Amino acid sequence: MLSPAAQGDERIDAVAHALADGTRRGLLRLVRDGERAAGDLAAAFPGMSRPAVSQHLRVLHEAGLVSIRPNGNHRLYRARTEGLAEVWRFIDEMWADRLARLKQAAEQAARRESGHDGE
Amino acid sequence: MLSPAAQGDERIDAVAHALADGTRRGLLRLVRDGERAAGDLAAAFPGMSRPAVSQHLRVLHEAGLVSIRPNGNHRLYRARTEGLAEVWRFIDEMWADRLARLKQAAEQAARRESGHDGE
DNA sequence: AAAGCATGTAAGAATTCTCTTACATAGATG
DNA sequence: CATCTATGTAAGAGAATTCTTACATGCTTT
Repeated sequence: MLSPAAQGDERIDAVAHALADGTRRGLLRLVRDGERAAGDLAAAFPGMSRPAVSQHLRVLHEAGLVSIRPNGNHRLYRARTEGLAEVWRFIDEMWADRLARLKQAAEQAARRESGHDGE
Repeated sequence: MLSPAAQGDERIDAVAHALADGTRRGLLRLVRDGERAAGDLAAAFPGMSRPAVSQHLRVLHEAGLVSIRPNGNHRLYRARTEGLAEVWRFIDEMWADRLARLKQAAEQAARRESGHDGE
């Protein structure tokens, strides 16, 4: 087995990190159904400065979770929810085949407990 | 609408943050199908010290993503994949009703573009 | 062109993360 | 009981995160 972490990951780091912040998740919700301008979004977070929101939007954009469309004076953000697929895939990987793997797991556990550990 | 971020979140911060690291995702994969001892897990990451892995396991445990069962000299870790449900729920929330909301989105966009922005 | 909006960027402070090495604790074993 | 083994914790260094306030840039409108 190679390094267990070096599989299909890479961008999932950025996506999961982007999701690990309430402000950014709130932003994603706000742009899920349609474009919204940056200032419009910033106004939805009264307890935070506008640049802070702008920086959160940058994190989301670098993670591929929002698109930007310049429009006149504004910049319209929209969710690109396909970017969430990589995290979803990981969760699915953790959930899928759970039953199918149980017998293998039982064997592994038995091997470990009797042959090596011996509770 | 209240603050867009203050919904059912809270613990999702910790879970998403736990997922935003390749080592921790690798650990989760290793304990998905059965218990494994801490040292066993640490050995799977040759480029990292054992305490570092131990600290990653603590992060996973605090996020509710692994359980710990002391067994003799060892501590056996196992994935608690239910903890992933909160992140999954967010992704689902971002994906669900996507079509149903498109007409509402179109109205919103039209209202914004003509009545306020006017490209 | 001048003035005004909408927005991003820079710089820096306070905090948090993630390692490393050294030490502490607790069960196992001779 | 003395010692090993498995493991967690402490302390601290270096990097990253996340704010804030100032400033830069670029449409837009008069």
